[in-house]
Amino acid sequence: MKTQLKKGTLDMCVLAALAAGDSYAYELVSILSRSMEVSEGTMYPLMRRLQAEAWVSTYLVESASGPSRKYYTLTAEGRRQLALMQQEWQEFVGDVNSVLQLAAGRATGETA
Amino acid sequence: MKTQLKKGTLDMCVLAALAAGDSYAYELVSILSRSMEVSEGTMYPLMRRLQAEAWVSTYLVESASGPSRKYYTLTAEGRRQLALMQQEWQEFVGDVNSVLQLAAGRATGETA
DNA sequence: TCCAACTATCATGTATTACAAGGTACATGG
DNA sequence: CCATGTACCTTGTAATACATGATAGTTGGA
Repeated sequence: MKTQLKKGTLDMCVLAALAAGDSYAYELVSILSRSMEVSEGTMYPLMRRLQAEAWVSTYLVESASGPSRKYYTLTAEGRRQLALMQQEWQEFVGDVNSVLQLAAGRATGETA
Repeated sequence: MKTQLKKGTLDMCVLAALAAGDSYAYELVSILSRSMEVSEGTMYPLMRRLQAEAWVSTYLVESASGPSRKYYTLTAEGRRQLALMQQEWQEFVGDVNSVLQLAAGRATGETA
């Protein structure tokens, strides 16, 4: 299972999806599902965390096909956070990839 | 804190480091510390997991400067696992980056 | 009418795992 | 003889992804 890989990236992915337009939890699951596996049991607690951090705010919109939809929209702080997370993400990917090159390179033998 | 980002990648990083040469936990911490933050409290439980999965095997080597060192070496299965993890890692990075591109058009309209 | 299916919300419990904090043991130099 | 550095290990905690299932409104069919 690569569920562990997702830890810490789902927040960022959700924020990124919201940066492309307001959405609600149920729809976010299907949007993200186009690229990765996510479930509702993950999304709802996650959205509450994002709201608790004030990275998103909500408004209700009535739906003709079921209960009202709770739309989420990025706050200014959320946008800042997204930028920060993306930067950390790229640094992290760089770090990991540099470690992976140990396996390919085989000849490091430096300061030990 | 980006400790969550590491979930699921540390195993791979350790296997990659071992692919470059046998090592022991204490040394692995300092090797990986060159690229990322890791602590002993993380490493020792992790090594036991890797051994429980039979991805590494161990042998003792006496040291002139302290207790015997428990060296870890990759098993054939460990090498297979490393290759698999690297593949999953790259797919995962691709997935996440494709989600991040959802935001590309909007959030960073100006200061990119 | 009643029941199933679909949309949409949320809560509870479990597993994984990174890490801090603490403990053991051995060697060497002040 | 004690501090320091090497090297091992355990326990407890926090974060979080997810399975499962509850709640509720709408629509359409038997």
